Amino acid sequence: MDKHYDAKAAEAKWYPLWEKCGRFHQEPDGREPYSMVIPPPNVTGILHMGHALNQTIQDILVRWRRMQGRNTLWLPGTDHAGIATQNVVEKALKKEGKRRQDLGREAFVEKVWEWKRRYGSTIVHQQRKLGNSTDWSRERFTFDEGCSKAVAKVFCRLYDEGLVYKGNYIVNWCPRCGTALANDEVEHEPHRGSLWYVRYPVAGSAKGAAGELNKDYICVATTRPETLPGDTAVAVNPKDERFAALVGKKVILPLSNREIPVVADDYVEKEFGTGIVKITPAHDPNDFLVGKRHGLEEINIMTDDGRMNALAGAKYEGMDRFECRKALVSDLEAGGFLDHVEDYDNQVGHCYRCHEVVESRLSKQWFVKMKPLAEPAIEAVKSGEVRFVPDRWSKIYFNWMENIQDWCISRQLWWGHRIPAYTLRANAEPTGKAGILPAENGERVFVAETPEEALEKAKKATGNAALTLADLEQDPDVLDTWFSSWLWPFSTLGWPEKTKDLEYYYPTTDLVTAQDIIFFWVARMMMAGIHFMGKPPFKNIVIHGIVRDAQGRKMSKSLGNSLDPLELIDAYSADALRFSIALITSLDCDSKVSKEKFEIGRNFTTKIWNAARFLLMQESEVEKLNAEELKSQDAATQPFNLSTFQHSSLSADDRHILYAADLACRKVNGILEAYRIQDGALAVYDFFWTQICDGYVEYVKDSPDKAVSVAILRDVFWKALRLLHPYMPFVTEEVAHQLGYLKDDESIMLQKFPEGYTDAEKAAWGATEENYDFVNAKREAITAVRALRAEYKVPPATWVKATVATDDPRASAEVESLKKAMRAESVEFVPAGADLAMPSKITKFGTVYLSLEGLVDKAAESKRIQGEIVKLAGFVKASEAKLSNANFTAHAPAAVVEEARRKLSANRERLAQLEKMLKLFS
RNA sequence: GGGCUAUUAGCUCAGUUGGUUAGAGCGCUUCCUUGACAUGGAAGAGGUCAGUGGUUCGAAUCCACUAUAGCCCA
Repeated sequence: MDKHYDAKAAEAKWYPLWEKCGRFHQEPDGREPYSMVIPPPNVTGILHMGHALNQTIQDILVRWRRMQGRNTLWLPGTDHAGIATQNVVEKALKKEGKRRQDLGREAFVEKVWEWKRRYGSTIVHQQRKLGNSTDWSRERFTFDEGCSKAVAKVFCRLYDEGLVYKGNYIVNWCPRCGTALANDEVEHEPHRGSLWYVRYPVAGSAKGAAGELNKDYICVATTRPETLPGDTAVAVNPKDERFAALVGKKVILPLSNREIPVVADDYVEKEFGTGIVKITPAHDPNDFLVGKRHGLEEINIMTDDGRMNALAGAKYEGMDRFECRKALVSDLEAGGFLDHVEDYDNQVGHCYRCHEVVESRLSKQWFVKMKPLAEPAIEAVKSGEVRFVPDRWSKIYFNWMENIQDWCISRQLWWGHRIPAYTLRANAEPTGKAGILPAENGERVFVAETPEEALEKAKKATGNAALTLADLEQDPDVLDTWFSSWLWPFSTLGWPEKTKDLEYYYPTTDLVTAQDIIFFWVARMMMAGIHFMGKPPFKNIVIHGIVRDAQGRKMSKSLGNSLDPLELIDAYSADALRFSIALITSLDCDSKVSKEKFEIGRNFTTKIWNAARFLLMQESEVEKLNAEELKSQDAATQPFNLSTFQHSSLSADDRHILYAADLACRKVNGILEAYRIQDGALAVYDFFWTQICDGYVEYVKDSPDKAVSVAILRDVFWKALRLLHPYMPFVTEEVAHQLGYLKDDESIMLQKFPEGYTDAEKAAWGATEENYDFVNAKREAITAVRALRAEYKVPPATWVKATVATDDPRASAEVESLKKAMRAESVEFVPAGADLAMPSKITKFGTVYLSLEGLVDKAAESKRIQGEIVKLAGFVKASEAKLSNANFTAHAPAAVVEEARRKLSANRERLAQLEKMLKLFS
């Protein structure tokens, strides 16, 4: 093996080979499936740390399940990302000085497809760098033919069921993107603004705004004076006695001189501003509802690009909304209507795509009625059929689902699934009976998966058989991208066709995603899955945190604090990235990362590599074969096989590592069952580094029976590699081949995930807990001697004489290994309780003494012992008090009391010993 | 305004249903280039588990309140 591990070479070698050999692909069979769909990244996206975290978790789970023998599917794909993708292409056009309108819809959409074909696979290639074992042969795109078919079918079915409707509603409108946005596509951010207090004269008052408050004029507070021309009322709280007399009267809208009523509505907070608010139904969602309750007029004063229209008044027409705000405020002031201005912090909505300030706007949109869909989705989680991991997310899910609002699904974009709704053109007047058609706002709408079907419906409904496709006009809007992603778990498996994949892999097993798309995506998939498939789309919803920078800030382009996973892979290797991410990932909270953290993973790959080199070196020493010759040996016939050697010859250290390996395997399986990715990483790390490298490898160097110890090392090493493989796929594959565990055409990916040894094996070897504890105690004794050496500044090269006071019959067999580890020319045993006037430490193994003629500083040693006595005396006193408490012995479980007693007596013994020693040094 | 979460060593975090002398990694101190590995080894320092009160024989762990921080919804 080379002296250094070449991660880049290993990654470049193995991934294409895995893919080529179809290691990621399985076909439905009789086994229990384990399936997962990837949260599809935007096709415009580039891989960021969020993806790296999300996909590392998934790959760990799927690789583990695959090795367990489950039939696994991890399905990859991308999302067509309506707004984002359209924006990207529009930007490119702009460079040529063109707008999409210059090309026309069809040509523009073709241009986007062209872009997709060219650049849309960027992220897909980047994902391969992570080592994802996604089944690329099943890769999907939310806008591909199959997914599009599913979308059309779903829209039509929901329409037929009365769950999709078109309505004139207030929506969030991004003036820059020129489209409606769903509620959750709006990000609210604090904004330092002002609260303008504006006087509205009471109708009929002579003095008006110059008169007396609440008699000649009223005062309203607003954060958005530019909407003033759209006011159609002012409102007060019905319980507010200050204004009781005003309700029903009229006030005059400043500047417009329009009379508007004063209405009473519970929505108004008495404490806010002056207690009177202006009502602008066409420009505020709450005002819209107030307007509906009171039958108010809706006056839309803005254009779809955020400018004022004619209804705002001739003076303001054409002005940008923020420009208009300034103009209006100054006009109000000039007219004596501005009472005063206060600083005011409020939340302002921004477009999640382009960050423009979102406008509430009245417009005609398509909606999905969510309540009927939400109910069974709530039930599925309540009943435990679907489980959130960690469970607390279910609360957040319920909270949202129980207060669910209708979903605005239409977008005024060109890139996306066009809404399969067709209206009859004006010149195609129906000849049949009026009133029988599905009519929305006087339009005759036909919803069908294809234009041909829509035409049939139109003919039937109108009784006009002469209608042609030219008489129908398809709705110009497209559907929200989430309207295709919510079908992802089954549209990707072939739905609406009844495919084998769908039958076998649906419902998927786990869904792994970040908390920020629980509402956008997870909740909606639940609803779609139950509604269209009759079963929730997954069994476990695993929610992880988001990746933050070292200061805990969200990573963002604008802050420039992002870490690029590809750069990290380049600097530290994919395995390092994955392992480090796993190690810092807690499902319970967000992960703070910084570059240095990835050194942990890199150092670990180095350690694995070097340990492998050590193993090979030892083997060739034992076998007198070189590495190539060793590698070529058949695994079954080579001498390093656990089944071929004499179990009776095993030393305590041999049995210790076998027990530790068994423990690690059991632990890791249990941990992964509970999705405790981080604990699993820690457990494997500890097993490999502490148990194998620090513990057993050191023993093997001087093992009295090297052939046996090396064979054991080979066996536990192989277990460790397989345990590690889900976390570090590349280095484990490379080392497994280097060490000859696998033939060239085999992969560690498909080897059995270790489950530990059988009870019979462990019994035959004497790999018991008792022995495990014994060796741990022995290591404690070694540490004690090393600590004494350090305290007395014994040069590392100096050989010492050690004595251990113990009656343990097992101890004498350890003399040789103790001598090596302690760097002692002799290790003698004396009966427990012997008092020697030498520096000592009490360990579970016995009291160890170091003979250091001429080196001992009596005063210092006495001081050290006194320190230990004080510490120990405290514990003894505390446990005596505990045990003399009848309540404790009566209430606590017997085992706990027993343990306390055992500890007390051990500590008393130690204390007595320390006191004897103290005398020897004073 | 409603809801959720967090607060444990200088830093990042573990600590499973209450019962250990509260752990790990990084960082820090001292020592060590001995044949796997200095991307390493050995030894060590460092915590009244945010605060207050309660439940309990026993609380980092359960409950209440307070403080601080963060997120979500309106």
